[in-house]
Order: sequence, then C-alpha cells, then structure tokens
Amino acid sequence: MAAQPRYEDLGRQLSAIGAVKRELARSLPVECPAGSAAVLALLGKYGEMRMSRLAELLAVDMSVTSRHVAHVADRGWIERSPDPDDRRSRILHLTPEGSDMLRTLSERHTAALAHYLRDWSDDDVDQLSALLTKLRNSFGDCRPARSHTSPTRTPA
Amino acid sequence: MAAQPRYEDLGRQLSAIGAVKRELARSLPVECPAGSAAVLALLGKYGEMRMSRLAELLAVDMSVTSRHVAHVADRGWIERSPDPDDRRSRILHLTPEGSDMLRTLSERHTAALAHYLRDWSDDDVDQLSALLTKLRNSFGDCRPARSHTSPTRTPA
DNA sequence: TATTGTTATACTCTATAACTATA
DNA sequence: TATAGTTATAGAGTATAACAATA
Repeated sequence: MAAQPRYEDLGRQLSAIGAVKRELARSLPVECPAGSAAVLALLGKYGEMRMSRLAELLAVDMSVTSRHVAHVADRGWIERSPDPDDRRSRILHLTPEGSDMLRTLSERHTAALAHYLRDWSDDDVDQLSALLTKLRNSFGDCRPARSHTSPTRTPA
Repeated sequence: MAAQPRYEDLGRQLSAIGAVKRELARSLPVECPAGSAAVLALLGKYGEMRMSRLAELLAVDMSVTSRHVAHVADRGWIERSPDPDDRRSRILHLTPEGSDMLRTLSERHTAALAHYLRDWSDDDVDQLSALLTKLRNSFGDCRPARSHTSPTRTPA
C-alpha cells in the first residue's frame, strides 16, 4: 500500500510510455506495424500456438488478435493449420518468410534500444523488465474473465 | 549496453503495458477519456501553461494536444486566456469545474491503483516510477526536434 | 521567414456485438 | 448450450500536412 502522490506519479509515467513505444515503432518496416510485429515475436519465442493463447499473450481481445493474425497471414509470414484435436481451432506457426521478417525486426529493435539505452546498466534494464512483468501480473490477476453480461465503465 | 535477449524481453513487456493502461482507463467517467484526463492532471500539477509546453509534457504532437484541449474546454473544465506576451499563444488553466473533475479522477485513479497494487511495497512503486522516468528521458534526449523536412519511418 | 496553434485527413489499435462452425 | 474464431462497426489516439494569425 502506497501513498497517493506515489500513485499519481506512477500514473503519469505510465501514460508517457506511449511516446517510447511510438518511437520504437518508427523503426518498423511499413508493411509490418506494431501489432504484426508482436504476433511474429510471440510465435518466434513460444513456437506454434492457437489463437486463444496468442490473444492472452498479446493481452488483447481475440477479435483484435484475429485481425493482426490475418494481416501477417496475408503477407505469408505465418500459416494457419487446422487443429486435429478441435476443428474449431487453428494452429499458428511462422513460415520461413516470417522467420526472415522476424530476424529483421529483431535486429532493428535491438539496435534502436541499444542506441537509446546506451548509458543504462544491464541491471537497470533487467529491473525495469521485471517490474513491468510484475505490474502486468498484478493487473492480470484481478481482471475478471470476459463475461457475457456487460459493462465495466463507470458512468460520470 | 545490454545483451540482445534482455532487450527483446523489455520490448515485450513494454507492449503488454497497453493492457494495464486500458484497465486503468475503465475507471474514467464516460465524458472524460484518457487524453482529457492527462490534460487536467498536468494543469493540476504544474499550473497554467501554454499549448506548446503541454504538448511537450504529454509527449505528443501539438495537433493532438489541440484536440484534447478543445475537448476539455468544450466541457468547461479549462479556459484558454489570451497570452499578453504573445498574441499567437493561449494560456490554459483549470476552471473550478475542472478542479472538481480532477479531484474525482484522482480519487478513482488512486483507488484503482491501490487495489491492483495492494501487495506492492512502496519501494517497488517508487522504483518502477523512477525507471519509467529514466526511460522516457533516455528517449526524449535523442529525439530530434520536429523538423520540416520529413520522413523517419524506415521502408521495408 | 519562422513560430503558435488549429483543422482536415488518414491510419493503427482497440472493444463490443453479431455471426459461423464446431464441441 | 458453450466455445473458437471471424467480421462489422464504432471510438480513442496519433501523426502529417495545409492553413491562419502573429512575431
């Protein structure tokens, strides 16, 4: 439990992160916006998976995931194979072209971060990464599984 | 300077923060989306200022700032007074209604964070806040002031 | 000429809801 | 009935470029 000004400050820093993300996104190829890059990165790291798992890793609704996936599939970077265990599902996996693209993305991403964070210690990078993971978990824990009954947004 | 996997991981955590921001945004009044809330918060913290300074604090283009400001001005939460020193400029300041709204926002924001971060130590909150500030500065430092000659985005 | 701010336009990302097809 | 995934629609946020007024 922390005092109010502590939270206010954290809130401000959180909103300002948008600028950092946008700056990083500038290094992406035109054909591959951030959403697509995230799909490729996760498939590269965890290997083939179903839509639902990808949506969870991306931390967005499955409808959104579906669009990102369609985008990268249209460009031949991934394939959607039928799932033998459940014919409603599809298994996603990188194609060789997808792996190539991912390599490019990874190089650019690393180069950009290496540039901007050139005076950061390894410890600082690790610590920030760890705290962000913890933050995400703290929020994920409490988030109710999406229900069919509705609204969460508080009226004015 | 840090190794590649370190950066990959940080990149992933950074993109996943979106979910946290969206979750926090759910506690906002319908009339007051995140952009408006940010405007009020900054005017509340730093006092009256010009558009250009607000844009810098928000870390977005002034055209975007202009729209957010128009939204909150339309609702009577801020006023735009002429700047006696430079008639191109306008000075922004909270109205009493704006201060009321800001109080509400602040309460909800704090309550939400207090809930989600209930098992965080004060130190963790401070550390995350400090690292995010540092991150933002590292990016801000290198960002070239917006030029009239153009493109930054790398072609595929 | 350069700068402050506004507006028009276009693009990305997101969620909700309705729908299809399986289970 | 319930779940996996798709699509249609709508809304928030952003940037670029063209513009007006002033410096």
